[in-house]
This record gives sequence, structure tokens and C-alpha cells, in this order.
Amino acid sequence: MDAKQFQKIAKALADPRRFEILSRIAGVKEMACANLRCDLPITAATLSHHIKELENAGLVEVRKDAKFIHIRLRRPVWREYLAELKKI
Amino acid sequence: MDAKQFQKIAKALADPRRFEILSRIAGVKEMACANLRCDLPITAATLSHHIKELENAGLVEVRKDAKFIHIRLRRPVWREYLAELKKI
DNA sequence: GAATCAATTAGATGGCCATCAAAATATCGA
DNA sequence: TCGATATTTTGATGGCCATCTAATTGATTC
Repeated sequence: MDAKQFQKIAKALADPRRFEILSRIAGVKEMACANLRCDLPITAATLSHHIKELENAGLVEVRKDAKFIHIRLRRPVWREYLAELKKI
Repeated sequence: MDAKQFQKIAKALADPRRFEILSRIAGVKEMACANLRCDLPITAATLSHHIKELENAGLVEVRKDAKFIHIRLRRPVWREYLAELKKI
């Protein structure tokens, strides 16, 4: 993992909403975007923004299924990030 | 570790300068503040600000020795943070 | 006591970003 | 085709924050 991605991930995790999203999708194979919105007190526009940030950091991947999108944690990237932190 | 501190740490890590500081003091028992400034392209005021943020997040502790201050990583907190991330 | 060095504080500034509302795009069902 | 639902995009706004300069505090040395 290069420094740039590491930095992006750190920034992505700094927002509580994004961490919440990560926590939720981590427990399942994948999760519908609309499903996420039920619990989070944010508009669809804001959620869309956060998902893009997570995707841009390489932390999640998105699958489009007709009207819906499904988000999935990229576990190898997550593990790599943890390993990077543990180096300290 | 409560959610508040977890959040503070995540935010503290999001700034590259602060992560750099952490990386450096992690390798030694403690490090003089003036020593840190040698390598970082920031003013003393900014460094002071960052150190306070790290302290506020509970990540470091500071020892004052006459004119100088010495910074030390609080390893148990760091370990706790990693453990928290690993829960995901 | 004056000069010097380390660090902090105060105050200002510029940029980034989470958020929203509104409009647009896309897909489905009737 | 029309309306409904899901998501994205656009544009705007307000707040937070990294950074600086300048002034201040505290400690040392001469």
C-alpha cells in the first residue's frame, strides 16, 4: 500500500459516518445502499458522497444491481491498512 | 476505549504531519520536541498545536524538562485503538 | 538584568469538506 | 408512456482546522 492510499484511508476513517458505514458492511457479505440509509441520519446525497470517498480510498467496492447498489468491504485492503498501522 | 476517544484518535491520525510525529516517537522511548522540528517543515506554533491534538486524543504524553518537552507514545492506548479497529 | 532559546498562545486566514436542497439520471411497474 | 423509487450530480453554505505571524511565557546563561 502506497503512502497516498494510506493517507486516503486515514482520512476516510476520520469521519464518524463513514466509519459507521464500514462497521455495518463489515459484518455481512454486502449491503444495499438503501439499507444503510435506514439507520443513518443523512440524506441520500450525503450518503452517496461518503460511499464515493470510501470507494476512492479503496476500502469498498460497489456492485450495481438495477436500481440498487450494493457495497462490500475490500477485506484485503483493510487488512493491509491494519498491518501498516501495526508497523509503528 | 469509549467512542469519543476512538473518534479523536481517528481524527488525529488523519493528518499526515501528526502521523509522522507518531511514527517517529514510536521508535524511541521518548523524543524532544525540538528534535521533531528538525525534520518537519512546520513552524513551532503548528507543531505545538499538533502535539496538543495528539495529547488530547490520549495518544501521547508529555514530560517537561526545563526548557524542553519530551513526547512519548502511550502504547497501551495505541494497542487499544488497533484492537478496536480489528473488531470490524 | 539583558539576551537567547524553547515552547505556547492569540488572532487571522485560506482551504477543505460534510451537509443539504434541488435537479438530473436511471430503472422499474402499471 | 407515466409515475415511483434509487442514486447521482450540482451548486451553495457553514463550520472546522492546518497554518502562519507576532506576541508572550518560562528557563538559561552571561
